[in-house]
Amino acid sequence: MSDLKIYNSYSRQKEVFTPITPGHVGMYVCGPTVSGESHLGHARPYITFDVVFRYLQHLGYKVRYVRNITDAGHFEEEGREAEDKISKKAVLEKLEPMELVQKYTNLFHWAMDQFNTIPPSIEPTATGHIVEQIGMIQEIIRAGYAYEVNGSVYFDVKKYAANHDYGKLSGRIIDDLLETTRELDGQEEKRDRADFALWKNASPEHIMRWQSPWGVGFPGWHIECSAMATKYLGPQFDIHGGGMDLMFPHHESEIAQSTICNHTAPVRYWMHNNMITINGKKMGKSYNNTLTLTEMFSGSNPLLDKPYHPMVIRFFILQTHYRSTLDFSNEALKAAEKGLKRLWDAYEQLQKLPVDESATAPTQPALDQKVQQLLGELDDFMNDDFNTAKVLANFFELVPTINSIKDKVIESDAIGSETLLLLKTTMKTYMEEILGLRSVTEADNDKMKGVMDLLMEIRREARSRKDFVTSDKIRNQLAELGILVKDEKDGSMSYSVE
RNA sequence: GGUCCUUUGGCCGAGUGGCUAGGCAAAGCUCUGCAAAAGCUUCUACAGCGGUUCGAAUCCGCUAGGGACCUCCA
Repeated sequence: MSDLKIYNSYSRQKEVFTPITPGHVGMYVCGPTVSGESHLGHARPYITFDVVFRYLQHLGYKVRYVRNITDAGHFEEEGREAEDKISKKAVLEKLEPMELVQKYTNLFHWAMDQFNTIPPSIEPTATGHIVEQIGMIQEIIRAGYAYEVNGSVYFDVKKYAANHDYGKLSGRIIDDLLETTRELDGQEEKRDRADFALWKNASPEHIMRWQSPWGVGFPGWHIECSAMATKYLGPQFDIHGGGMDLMFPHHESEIAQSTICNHTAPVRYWMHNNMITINGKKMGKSYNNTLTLTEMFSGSNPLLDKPYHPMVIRFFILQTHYRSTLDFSNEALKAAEKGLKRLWDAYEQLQKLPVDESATAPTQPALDQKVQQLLGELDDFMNDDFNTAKVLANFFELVPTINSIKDKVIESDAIGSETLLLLKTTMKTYMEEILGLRSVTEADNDKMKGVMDLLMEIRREARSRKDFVTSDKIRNQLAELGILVKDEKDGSMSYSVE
């Protein structure tokens, strides 16, 4: 089997993945800022890295997956009047800051559950790690790479850049940063405009504030990830993930802080997912073009033709490689919806197919071989920087074969029983365990099932009498309720609930 | 303005030197009481111009669109 290769944003090439500790992987992913509701764009990294998490485990690694909750406010816009994002919103909504944070954290968790993402191993909050952040800042000051001014602490980028590769991750040239012509207000505290805050003195209107060696204040944005990653994954860990838009300044700053504090480069493999766009433009709060996840699920936004099931969104995201931009459109979502239904229906039918216990030889060796080839390629696709799009393409190629066997268009022993078994198990592993897909339709309860079975039986009898008025009435009225009745080739009936 | 990325058939999207990815839509056929579903078939594209090469969607250059980051941002 091929080796797992990961595109490392830091080196800008695919590299064979080798964990620091054999058999174990430490992965950190930048989590949500819970000052507002998550939107479609936020869904991408969490679904992307959920699949990474799942696949690494599939490969046999024991993975510690850390994803933070940013619940401490930082600057709305650095340099301008300090506005703590969370405290500002709290005033508007007449809520306690932590009440607001709790509300959006709960909502986030609910949405992640809808997407069938596996919860991270550790989900640390920024507010719960103020002590660690202060400790890290102190260490950086001791090392001589940070300075205090009026109760705030800044990282000395120029000094760091003199003997470190600042800007490598984001492709930034330090001199350009230092010579930025753009005027920013309130930068006078910094020695240099490229410097960034590690700790910020809290003005009176800041509700979220903590005691520190430099007075009452709150941590800078970047330090929380460095502190929590170090605490739970060690000074150096394997994978750090997040959106591309975080490369600068967030991840670049993380590297600088951690490198000074821990005397080693913090991350082996940097992974960045691309953006979700809408009409070709990045979806983001500042663009005012976001679709929140609750809107996506309910369809309650003028941009949406209809509601979209969380699994449809998950599938939609996985149909594109994570490093490509993905453009939102109703057309694309509807196409994904239909595609997923076809794929999932075939998958469910496949699981119902009986497997001949005695190993049978394929009557169509070419088809048998084709199936084996399509299955054999899956791991290679995943190993090639998690190419879920290709994995799904192969499964779609298997759909006609599955349906043909089911409909007895081709004989059941066209492919050998061993191949059929392999198809069943591999598809189950991939669809459910690695890609994390699950049924879109509601699981019906026993009573509902009993009623449906009765209706199906009545309809079957009506049809056998050629009483099509009755059989059509049942089918049509169920259709109005969103239950689709299908007559199968063998005379049986099936139904699916939307 | 600086840095970087991108441009694939009606739409969405894989793909990095030779071998029609895949999905959705559309058309025809088969099956069917009628549907639906399913199956089969058809639709062979890579922004433009030049270059490298036996051969380019894939490498290089130029031109033209689009975008991201440079400030909070997934």
